[in-house]
Amino acid sequence: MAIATPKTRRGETSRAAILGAALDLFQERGYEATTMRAIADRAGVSLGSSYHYFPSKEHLVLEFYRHTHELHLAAIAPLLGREKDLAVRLRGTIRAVVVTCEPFHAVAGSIFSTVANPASPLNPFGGAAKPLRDEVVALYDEVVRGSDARIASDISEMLPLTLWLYQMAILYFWIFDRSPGRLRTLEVIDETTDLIVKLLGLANLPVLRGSRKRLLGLIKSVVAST
Amino acid sequence: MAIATPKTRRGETSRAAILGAALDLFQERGYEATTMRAIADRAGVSLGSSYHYFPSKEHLVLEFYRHTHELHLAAIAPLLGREKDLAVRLRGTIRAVVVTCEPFHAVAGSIFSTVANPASPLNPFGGAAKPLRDEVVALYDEVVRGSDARIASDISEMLPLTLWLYQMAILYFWIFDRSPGRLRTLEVIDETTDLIVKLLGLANLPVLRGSRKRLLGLIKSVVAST
DNA sequence: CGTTTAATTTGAACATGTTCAAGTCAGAGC
DNA sequence: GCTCTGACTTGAACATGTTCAAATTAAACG
Repeated sequence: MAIATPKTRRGETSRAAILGAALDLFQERGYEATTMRAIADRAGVSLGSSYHYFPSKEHLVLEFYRHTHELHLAAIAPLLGREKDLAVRLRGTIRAVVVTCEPFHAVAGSIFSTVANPASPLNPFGGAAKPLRDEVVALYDEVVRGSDARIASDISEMLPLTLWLYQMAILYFWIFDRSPGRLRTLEVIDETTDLIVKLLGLANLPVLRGSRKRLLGLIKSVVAST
Repeated sequence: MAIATPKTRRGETSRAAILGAALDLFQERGYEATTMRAIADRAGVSLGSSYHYFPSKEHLVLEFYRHTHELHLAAIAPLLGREKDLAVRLRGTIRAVVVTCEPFHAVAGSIFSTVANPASPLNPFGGAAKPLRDEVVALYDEVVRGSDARIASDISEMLPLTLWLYQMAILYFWIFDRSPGRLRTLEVIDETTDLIVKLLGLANLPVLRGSRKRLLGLIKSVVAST
């Protein structure tokens, strides 16, 4: 149960070996097909040792997430540094998500469901995964802020979190996508990012003022409860 | 693995006992805390017998769903028979969902995650759960069709399925809702149903024509892949 | 009623996530 | 270098979902 941080060099080695073995095996065989015994075996430690550093198999997935998040950040850094158009930034960012996750496509389904479980410590709506979620939301904040789009403050306040939700939805679609090269997901991304930016532009129309205000208030109140 | 239909009177008794025990225990203790051994015990059969009628523990949940769906249908029948206003019909229907599910609130989390798993036979996007999903979509079709709202055919074509998705989202919010009497969920329902109906009215605005067409095309293409 | 066939039931056996008490080891303090 | 403390490791044990071959029972048939 206790989340032990390694205090000695030997401990660090063990923890790293366990994590490395887990990441490899999740990728090779998927989450469910990877047994804790297999992880311990490959890491060269005993079964019990894994539980000294990771309270559960699910917690190993959290590290898996962090890993892909790092890859994602590295993949889009050049784009975010150079491009100013919001649609292009957003499209590139979301495309990079699915491209980065592509090697884990077969695994993603079981992982997603683990994460969707509100009882799981990995649930992104407040749990052990919150720090990582905040990082992703911060990324979308940068996607928006770094663009030359002028967005009203009431919208831009809620936009990063909404885009994070949007990313989750795309990932869920991607999980089901069996098309070659996952082309359908890429099409949906192109279409939706474009649509989102268009709608952001339309949000200033007087007729939509009322609905916009209510929608934002709704999102804010929903988020407040997490 | 084989889904056996009872062929004898004794078989029917056993199947009913197992299902009844499972529904009771899921409600009493939740999904995960209910063991197959406990179900078999309460049903008065052996462990192996349960697997003769239900291929897995998850399949028992499917019956649980069907059960709540029947309750829901019964609860809203009077409203749908009398009321013509779309906003009222929709609000009443969704309210009835959460009210019907209220006794299972503590259980709902673990069940939801089981269902969200794309690898699960219970996943509503095409699997053993598809017939039930179709029934729910048909219900929303009736909610819309039975109202006096005039909705363009391109929208009404996709609306029932979209409302089903909306119901899923509300349920996910409800799962997290810790407010007394689940009042927050009811507030969100009131606000969202109202907003949905308003937006349906705005969809005819010329400025929104383009986005509307694209959005509907998108939904249709996404749904086509299930 | 006796026989035969198929449905039903059984419980042992297996795989796997998790726990835990006991053992082993590294390093700090002297 | 010795000792002691706490970090680390271990593997047996447990709980539980699932499988399966064998046993038992119901029903159909003559």
